[in-house]
Amino acid sequence: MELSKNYEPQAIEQKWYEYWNNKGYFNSVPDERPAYTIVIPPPNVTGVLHMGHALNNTVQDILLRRAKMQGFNTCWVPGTDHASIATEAKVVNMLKEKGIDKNDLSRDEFLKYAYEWKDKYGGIILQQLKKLGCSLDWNRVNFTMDDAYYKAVIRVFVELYNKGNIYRGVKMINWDPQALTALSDEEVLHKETNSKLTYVQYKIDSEKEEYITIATVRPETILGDTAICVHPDDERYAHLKEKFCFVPLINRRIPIIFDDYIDMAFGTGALKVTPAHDINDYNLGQKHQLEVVDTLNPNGTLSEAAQLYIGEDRFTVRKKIVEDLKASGNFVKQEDYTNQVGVSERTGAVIEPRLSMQWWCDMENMAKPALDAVMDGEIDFYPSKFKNLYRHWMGNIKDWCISRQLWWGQRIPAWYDKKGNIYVAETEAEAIEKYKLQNPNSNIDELRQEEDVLDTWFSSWLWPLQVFGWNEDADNKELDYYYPTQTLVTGPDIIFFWVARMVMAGYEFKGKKPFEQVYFTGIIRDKQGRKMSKQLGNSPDLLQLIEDYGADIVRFSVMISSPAGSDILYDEAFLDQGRNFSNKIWNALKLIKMWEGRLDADKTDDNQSQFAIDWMQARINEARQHIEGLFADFKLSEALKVTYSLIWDDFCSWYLEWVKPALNEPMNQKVYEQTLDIFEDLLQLLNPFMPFLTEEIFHLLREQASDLIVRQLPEVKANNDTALQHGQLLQQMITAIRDARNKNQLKPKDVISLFIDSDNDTFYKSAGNILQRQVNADKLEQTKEAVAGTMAMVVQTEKVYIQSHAEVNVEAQRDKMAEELKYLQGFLISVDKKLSNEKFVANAKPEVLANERKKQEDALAKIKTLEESLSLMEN
RNA sequence: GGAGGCAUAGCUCAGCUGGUUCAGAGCAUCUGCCUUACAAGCAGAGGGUCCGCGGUUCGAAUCCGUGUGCCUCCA
Repeated sequence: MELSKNYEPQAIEQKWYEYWNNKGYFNSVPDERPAYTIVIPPPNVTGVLHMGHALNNTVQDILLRRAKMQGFNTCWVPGTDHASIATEAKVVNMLKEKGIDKNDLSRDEFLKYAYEWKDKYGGIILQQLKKLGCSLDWNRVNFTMDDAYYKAVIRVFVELYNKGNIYRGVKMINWDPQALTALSDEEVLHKETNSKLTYVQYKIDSEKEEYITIATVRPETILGDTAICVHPDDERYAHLKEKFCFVPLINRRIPIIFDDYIDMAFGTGALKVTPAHDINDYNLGQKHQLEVVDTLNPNGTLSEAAQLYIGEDRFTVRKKIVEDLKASGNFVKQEDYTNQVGVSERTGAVIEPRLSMQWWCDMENMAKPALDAVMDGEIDFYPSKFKNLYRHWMGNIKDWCISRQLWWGQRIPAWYDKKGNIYVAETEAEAIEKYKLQNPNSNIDELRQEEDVLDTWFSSWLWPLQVFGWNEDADNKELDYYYPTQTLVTGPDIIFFWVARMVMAGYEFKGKKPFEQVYFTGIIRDKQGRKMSKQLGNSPDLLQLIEDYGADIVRFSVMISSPAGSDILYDEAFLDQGRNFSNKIWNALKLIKMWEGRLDADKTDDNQSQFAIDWMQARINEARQHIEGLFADFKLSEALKVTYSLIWDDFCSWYLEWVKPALNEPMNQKVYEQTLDIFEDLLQLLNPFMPFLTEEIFHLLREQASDLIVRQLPEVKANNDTALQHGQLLQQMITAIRDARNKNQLKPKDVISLFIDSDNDTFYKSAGNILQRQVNADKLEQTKEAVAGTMAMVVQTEKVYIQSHAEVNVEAQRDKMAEELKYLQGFLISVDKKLSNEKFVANAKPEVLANERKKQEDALAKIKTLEESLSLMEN
């Protein structure tokens, strides 16, 4: 078989994904094995794969594939959420292009279009996840607007309403004038903005020509002012008690009120109060029973109540009114000012605080168990620093605004009679029944249903429950088996939107947590540290990257750079590292394949390959232990690094060189077989990270009875310390001798001779041959004395003399040894100091103490060796 | 204004419950190599007052306080 020069991912990835999927490796049905379940954080149905998804889903896939190798029955549930605002916006745009105005459509007509759009374009992202290699169970795709799911959401609404947790009321909400809907606090982003602070004077209602000056960044709201507020202790305004003033331009007479809410130092110390358009003003208004004048229409233009500029946009009016205030003599001055402006997460429109009738969910009762679960470690957060954030939010939880003025979503199951009484029920028929019960004399058979739909998160908080059919049967077999799920993997940016609410829903509706632990990935930023976003266009095209480099390398590049919970600066250089790595493995395969043709079962092991095999196996075992611990702490990036180094450094750089037969020599059959075993073990460790490449090579190595994806990991054994130590000694000697060769300008072809003064006979019997080959030495002799005219050095406690044609600089050698000796003596003193310190000996843990004693011994031995060598050189 | 986080090699970051086999990785830099897989490679090397200052301790990159500088979230 001819192998290509470099690894070529394109040809093989598609093949393996289909193969695995067809074999049913991704599918799960409950059985006697323990379950390992992950529910995907449902991507937005309008979404396309971006960097954040790549990281997030790679992590999930790694966890799942590893769990599969550990004997778990793994189940990863795919799906999407309906993303009411984003999807509705897409559909409205699509209709606009067709020349259709949403307002001309009935609700049902619109929804028909919306479902058509969803069927045609929605969920592309799920196909893209296949390209990434995600081992999702495609028999279990869910969508938050599926019939069954829809019913579950409605049921939850009704139940919470009946418990008194859901109510309808007028409050200040975040209004998106573009999407024409309310948003929850979590859907508003705060952006630093350069604004103008405008100073305006209001005429006092008195005989004298007096004014009071306020400062505002929103002069257009002046028309909605219903009071001026100052601090009770502010002497500047004490004389204005009980007084009134006039709103400029419209001359509304408004009171001057006093409240210690005011910051005397800000602006002029006088605040204009606009209860309809600011949350703090609203609260003030409530307290002082102020009139509320709503001067804005839903689309952000001024309403009739404003009296002026009716129908004009708020931002146009902001400029216009300043000119008019100048004309009227109320304008004082304007200065630059930086403030935080809220914008809609979805549409980017500037949010308008607005008084509005909405549906609310009281979270307080649900928050308590959810907070405790995380604080008590019932649910673990990785990294745990996010517990603080969670506690802070849960401890100050506010009522959740769950209604949205949209059509795409679960329509709120509330019906109104003519008088406006509310009947909440799962169906209209039930609502009518309720109505009749309360109004026995009325024979109305029609009620008006609430127009609003529910917040998308009000459906996704049921995700871990409903994907297993909770609503149909809360005690069904699937739910029993898969719930609580194992690990939720998500970004910290939706800790409130989603994670916290899922925890609440889990306890509220099932009485059980939804997952054992939450792993928060970092947020991916570009090289300059900016968040990747569509607006900035700084997110690389994932599908193109996969096309160019292959999924394994994309996975590698995002994982190698992403410690748990820390933000990562993504640099395409990581792709090069990944590509180089896959080539390295590919070339190791090529090397081994070259041996396949010249196997010899009778060949004696004069290469001393057994030494290499024992060492490599010990290293793999050691690395397995290490990796196991790292996975337990969700340090996946570290685990990948350990695997990377095990393969590149230990296997390719050391092991393969050690067992490599001489040019054109046959390869010992047994050594060859064991090398394949070792290679397979390494491929298995790497498989969760780079599934395609490893599966491909696994099958190229030799005929396999099964597939790597389902191969089970062995139990980790006790470490073979002797093999590890001997291997390390051999490496150190090789490196030291090569360094000496380099420093003395010996060419690789220049042959040297080695003389070694050591008590370690067994080591040289088992590895001396390897040592010779690795440093190009024609002979290795034991000696008990210094060899004249050689380069001398000490490795651990081995005295090494290198004989070559190079001229020997005794001076330099002596200096180097003396320097080393000096360092070791200093080192020994510090160790001795510790050991002679009573407090240390009394307080330190036994292992620490033992370690110090060992350090002392080693240092002493090495010092002795160095001193001997030095004194020999004197002679 | 409130809360949280971060500061370690030129760059991007690891360093868990304090203990010189622990100051490390990748990239970048330097030197030498077309050596029987791999120049996208091989063999080596150099490089850090672990942000400043105090404290706790036998011992601090690690714990505490404080200052400075960045970042995120919330109002």
